Amino acid sequence: MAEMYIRVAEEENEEPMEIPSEDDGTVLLSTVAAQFPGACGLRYRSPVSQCMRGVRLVDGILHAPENGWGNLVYVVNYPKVHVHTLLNLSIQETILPDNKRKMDEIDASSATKIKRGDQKTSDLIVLGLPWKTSEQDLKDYFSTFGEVIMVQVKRDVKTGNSKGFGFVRFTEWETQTKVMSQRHMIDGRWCDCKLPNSKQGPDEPMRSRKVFVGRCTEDMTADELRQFFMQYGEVTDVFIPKPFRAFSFVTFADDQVAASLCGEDLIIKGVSVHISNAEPKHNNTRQMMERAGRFGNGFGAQGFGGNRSAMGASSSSMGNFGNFNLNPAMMAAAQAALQSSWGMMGMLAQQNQSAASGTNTSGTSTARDQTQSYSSGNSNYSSSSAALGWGSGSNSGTPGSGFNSSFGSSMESKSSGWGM
DNA sequence: GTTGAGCGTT
Repeated sequence: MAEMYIRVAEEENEEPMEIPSEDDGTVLLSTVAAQFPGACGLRYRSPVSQCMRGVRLVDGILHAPENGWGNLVYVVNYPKVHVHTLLNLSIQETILPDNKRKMDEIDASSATKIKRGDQKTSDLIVLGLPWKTSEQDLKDYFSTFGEVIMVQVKRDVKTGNSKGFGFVRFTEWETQTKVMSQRHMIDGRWCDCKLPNSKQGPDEPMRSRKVFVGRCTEDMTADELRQFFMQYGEVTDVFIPKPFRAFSFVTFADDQVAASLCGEDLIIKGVSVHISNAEPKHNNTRQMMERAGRFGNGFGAQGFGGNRSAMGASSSSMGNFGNFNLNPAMMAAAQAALQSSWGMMGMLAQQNQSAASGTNTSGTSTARDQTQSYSSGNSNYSSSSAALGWGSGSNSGTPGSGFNSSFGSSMESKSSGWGM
């Protein structure tokens, strides 16, 4: 079939955009989403019934109505739950004062907030760059999406060699959204653009946007998974471990979408996969603090890492230890143990049943399939919770001040709550 | 064969 386009618009009466079809006459949902980020399907008004009709969607593939696509304008569907809550929040804040005049300002102020308050752009990390890619290359590439105000390629200070990642920043929030919603072929490699770890906003800890997809088969590509899961909501990331391990991770823009899929058995390419919630990746102190905090025993019942102001703040926060039944030495021990994966769990187990349960995690490190070698310094820690004397309160004295500063900084170093 | 890479000398 020759090159064909179908007409797609955000709303029924808006100017349509032409979207290319595949050779077999179908249209990929991912193609639609490339122009309308977050799209999960299409609908159209039937010339016969005058009702809106849904376009058949199977595994991320949109199938033409009975008589072909024709010249109809197809309207984009978006998932019901979507993340526009930020906007609502800011409007509520504005409304708060019981003053009539404020109401008049809402239109103006919220309008400008949309532009630069809530929708402020941030740097995006660009992962997977070819070693040869220069900042000019990056700028040339990303300028096709919108105005670029910053590009960086991170290099080894000594050698000047690219580290294989960089940063980009756009003027427009819309551009950023679009760029994050797809993969990028840059100088011959697929690259991902994401919010950097340092920018992942504080979030409700228990709310994961990522699901674990079990029973995957080797022939399921990241693109196919993305296309498939797109029907439930905007997909921001797909991760398939290499070498093949029969599972993968899919991240949605909206945690509610992720939650709604957990426990489901879905059919992808005729294979039943099982969706469950993704466990936190373990190698980050803060994440483990949060996990430990969820164990309701004296340690963090009050939400150990959940609320930053409570602990991190000032040296006067020492007073809190009384409430938590903790002393600085114990905290220091905790922090040390936390450097190993699940170390905290070991300690908690000991505290409760005085059983030694040290765990060992070996860091995995895989080089990229690029000719240069990629240095990723992953070390193995062995948990030594048994040696810490947790619970007996007999750790060699760690001065409160020293403890405080180190703890405070580690708490602030990562802002993502459930940073997966 | 059901729990994952890589994150910024400002």
